[in-house]
Formats: sequence, C-alpha cells, structure tokens
Amino acid sequence: MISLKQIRYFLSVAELGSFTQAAAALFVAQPALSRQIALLEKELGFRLFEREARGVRLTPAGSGYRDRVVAVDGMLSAAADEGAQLASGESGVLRLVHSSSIPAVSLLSAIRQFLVESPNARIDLDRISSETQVTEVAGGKADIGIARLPVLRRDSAVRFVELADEPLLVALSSKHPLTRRASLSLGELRDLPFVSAVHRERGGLARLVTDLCLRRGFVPKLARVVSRKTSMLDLVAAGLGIAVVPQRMSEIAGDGLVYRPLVDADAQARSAMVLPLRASPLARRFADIMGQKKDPATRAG
Amino acid sequence: MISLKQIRYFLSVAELGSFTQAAAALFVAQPALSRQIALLEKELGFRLFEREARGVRLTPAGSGYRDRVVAVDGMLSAAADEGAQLASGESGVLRLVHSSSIPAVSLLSAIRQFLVESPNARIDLDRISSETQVTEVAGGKADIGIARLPVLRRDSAVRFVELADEPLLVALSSKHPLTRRASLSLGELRDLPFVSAVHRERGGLARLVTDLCLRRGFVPKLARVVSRKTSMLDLVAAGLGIAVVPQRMSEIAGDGLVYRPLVDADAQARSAMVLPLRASPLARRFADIMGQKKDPATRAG
DNA sequence: GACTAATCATGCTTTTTTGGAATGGATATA
DNA sequence: TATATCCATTCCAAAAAAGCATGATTAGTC
Repeated sequence: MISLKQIRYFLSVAELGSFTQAAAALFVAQPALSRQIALLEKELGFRLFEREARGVRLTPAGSGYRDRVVAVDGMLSAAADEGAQLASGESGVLRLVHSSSIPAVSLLSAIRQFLVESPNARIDLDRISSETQVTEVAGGKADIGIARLPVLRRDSAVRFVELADEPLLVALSSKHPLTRRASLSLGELRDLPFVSAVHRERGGLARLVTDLCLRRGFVPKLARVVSRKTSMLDLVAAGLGIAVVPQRMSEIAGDGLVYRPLVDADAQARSAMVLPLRASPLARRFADIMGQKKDPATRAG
Repeated sequence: MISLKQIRYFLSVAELGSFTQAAAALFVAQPALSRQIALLEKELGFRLFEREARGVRLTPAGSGYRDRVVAVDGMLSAAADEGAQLASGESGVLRLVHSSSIPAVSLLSAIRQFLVESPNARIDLDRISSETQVTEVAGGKADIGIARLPVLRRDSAVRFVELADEPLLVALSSKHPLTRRASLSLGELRDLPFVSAVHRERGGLARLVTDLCLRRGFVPKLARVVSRKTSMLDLVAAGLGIAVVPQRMSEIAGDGLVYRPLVDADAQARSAMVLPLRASPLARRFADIMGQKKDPATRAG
C-alpha cells in the first residue's frame, strides 16, 4: 500500500535529483530511502527515476506522477487547518433554532456581536417549536436552541440555560374597549377570545398562558380564528381576539395594536437556551453572549 | 505522521458511521481501527467523531476535514494512472530532433502512423544538427534523433540504427548550363561553387559531400554566399551556386530548381536514428515505424 | 429496574514494517 | 589505474501495527 511517506520521499528525491542528498534532507539513511522508492516503484508498476552515474533523473512517467502528486501534501495540510478552524470555533456554521415567540429580530443584538467576534462563522436560523428544539439539539441537527419555557420534553443529552424573564402583555386591537385601561389583570380576560394559547399537552408560550389562566380558575376561551404563528398578532389587530404575549413580541408588530401590561406578578414569560451537553465552540460562544445580555435585562426587569 | 491508511480508515468510518462496521469493511479488527483513528485525532489536534451509544457521528471539524480529504485518494489513483500511461507509452510527448537535410515533411508518413497508433501522444519536433542530436539524446533532452551520417560525436549512452540510403542529387538553378545534362558525376563539380558543404570537423551532409569530393581529389569550392539551412536551395535557385543534396530534399523545394542524378556509385546519403540505450516506449514505437519504412525503401533504391 | 446486546476503548502479545550500519557494484574523475 | 561517488543489497534491531481478550458505557427489552 502506497504511503504518504513514500510520496514525500519521492518528492524530495525528485527535487534534489539525488538519493544521497534527499536522504540527508529527510534525516534518514540512504538505503532506507532507496528501499522506499523501490517499493513505491514496484507498487506503481513503473520506474520513477533513471539511475545515472551522478544522481538520478525523473522518467517521463515519474515526471507526470510528480506533477499530479505534488499537490497532495498541501491538500492534507489545508484539510487539517480547516478542521482545526472548525474545531476551535474560528469558522463554521452555527445552526440556531428559536421559538416563534422569540423572533429573530429580538436576537439581532446577540447575533451581531457573535458575527463580529467570529468573522469567519455563519449562522443558519430556523424557527421551530420549543419541543422540537430539544430533539434537534439532542440529535445534533441544531447547535443551540432558544426556547420558550416551559419545555415538556426532556433529553439527557441537552441542558437548559435560563434567560431573563420578561413581562407578559395583553395585545389588543387599537379599537378594543379595554385599550382605555392603563393595565389589566389576567382575571379580566376570562371571557375574552384568545387568538392563540391552546394545547395543554404542548409547552411554550401557549402552555404558559393556559397555565396562568387555569391558576385563576378558567380555561382561556378560543377565538373563532386561531393561529400559533407570529401572524397571530395580525389577527388581534383585525379585532378577531386578544393575545397574551411577551414584551419582545410587542417590539416587532405595532400597526393597529395596543399593548397593556398585566398587573399579575406571575405574568412573566420565561425562556431558555437549549444546549447539547458538549456544545460546539460556536454554540458556547453564542451562549456566552446571550448570558452576558441576560444579566442587565434581569436587573432591569 | 499522518498516513494514508489513517485517512482511508477515517473515510470508511465516516461513511458507515460505525467503527465496528468500518472495521468489517476494511478487514481489520475493531481495536486496530479505534487506535488509528485515535492517533489521527491526536495528530490533528481535534476530535473527528462524536462517540455515541449506537455508533459515531462526525463532528463539524471532522466533517470539514472529510470534505477536503476525500479527494486525496482519487488524486493518488489518478496520478498512478497518469504515470502508468506515460510509462507504457499510451500517452506522453515524443521529443523528436532531426537534421536539416531530413526535413520534417519527409518524416510525415512515419509521424502520421505514429499519431494514429498513439492517439494520446504528442510530438515535439526540433531541427538541430546531427552532432547535437547525440548530446541531447544522451542527456535525455530528446527521445529520438534522425541524423544524417556520418556523425562524429559518439556517446556510450546512445546507439545508432541506420536507415535506408538515398541517392545524392545535384541541385541546379533551372537556368544553369548543366541542366542540359541528364546526369552528372562528382568530378564535374570540381570548379563549381557550392552554397553549402563545408566544415570538415563537423558531420552530417556537409561532411559527407566534402569527403566524397576529397576522395576525387578536390576540395569543394565555396560560393560567395553560403548557407547551412534548408534555404540553401533558395540560393541555388537564385543562381548563386550548386548543392549536392539527398533525394528527399528534392521533394520539398522545386521552384526554379532542377535536380540531376550523380552517376558515382558512392554518392549515397546515409542516415540513422539516434536512440538512447533505454529508449522510452514512445521512442521505441517511433523507431519501429521508421524501421518498417526503411526496408521497402532499401529494396526499392 | 435489572438484563441483554451493541459499541467503542484499553492492555497485552505477536507479527509486520521500517530504519540503520556495513557492504557491494557500477561509473565517472583524476 | 586508483579513487571517489552514488545507488542497491543484506542483515539486524527498533518501531509500528494488528489481533485477541476484556472493560466500560449506553440503548433497548422484558
């Protein structure tokens, strides 16, 4: 079997035109070199060198072989460098998944800082449910998730790092009667139609809101048109119902909408990063940035 | 030192996602495989695989490494194939050198046949003196020479394969008085100016003609304008002198020229192939073709 | 919840490969 | 002719690699 060592030996002999000199340059004895070249020639089935009185010269076949083989060494080094960069987090792709209720724009600040710190890195964003995030991160399909708590599905391969709480707001159509109120309580929403917040089996924002309502003795009433996507705020603006959303979401959609704070102390939305136990360097870096941003928010809120 | 074996092992594990399966596919024991991968990882300085319960998975770094390294195997095979083709004479370049008095057109038939037999081969033609041919063929700068005899320089690294003799003709301007004669003898050229044929120290056609004249007791008289290139026939046509040339040369220049045979029995031009002792396959093939063509010519002439 | 099966890692021994020193053979140089 | 140079060969020792047996961990199962 041809070895890289043989090829390196061959290139050295070809360059220097002499077994003796090449052996000196390679810090091996000349007979060892002779034998490796002989083995290589035997393996290839043709002679690489013409042996002459003062040194050797490449045969045409040897010359052609050299032209093709000379790049291999460089390719291997390049591959090793590439791998080292990826391993160190100097370059690579961060596959970031996030919940609908944590829109990408609310992550923009962290993303920008991340891209500045890692100029050779890329980010692939994907918006998927909090539950799926656990599966994808555990399965290695995603590097980090930003999920809305509670998350029901657990996996020993992932851990959660909680982020700052943020207050929940009531989103109302600007024409809604309750907009006259400066603040609201959850109990007052008992008979109002929700355009979101539903399945008890699922986690995320819907689960959170449902639980808060249950704690106050009622099941949130569903509007006739219901959505679980960001566009639910459009339904609210259209007057089809109300929604309880985290503060962040109020930052991205305003036309025709009015937000009112909830006086309830427990009306807080919780979120967390979903990380694999052995996070990639890029994921670690992003998590660090998110962690830095968490504290000021926590203190502030 | 990273070895090709390690890389082949790595690619197999990466493809199958399992040490056990890869070991089976490679016909080695699983521990041997484990160790080689471990060594490779240590050498590279980063982990290639995430070890998981049911098999392994490439790390991002391992994936990048694989993408770059996967071509290496193919490159080495391609290089070996290229070399084998060159060694077998299936492809390559035949560096053919020839004397001025054996113009390329007179070799066209052999060249055509050669190119048909070796469709992937190329020919580099060069016109150099017979003496230089010996040096270049001996020094490996040319693969085969077609020389006009006699060749004075000898070299133990080359051998000569004589080709068919061909009659010498006298080239005259079409206005020359001697054109009235159907044939001539060398002795009749005693006082006529030669536009070529000169240096006694050199070989080739010039040497041959000079020797023939000397054998008849005179030194050929030089014309006032002398050339050693093919264009000497232009000088003859212009009436500046006469020339004694092999029959082949009469086939390539006719305007304003008349050729007359020499009655002298020894007025024969000899030529030979100059071959290295260990000729390349392409040179051997070309020599074979030339050899085939020699015999009919010999019989005919 | 213990058991089984599967997978990769480790320790030890044997085989294979590789390298080094001495030597031989061929060839150019003085 | 003698000498120096260069590559090939032989023999022996060292290093590397493979195989076998076994350990450790984890997923799936009853």
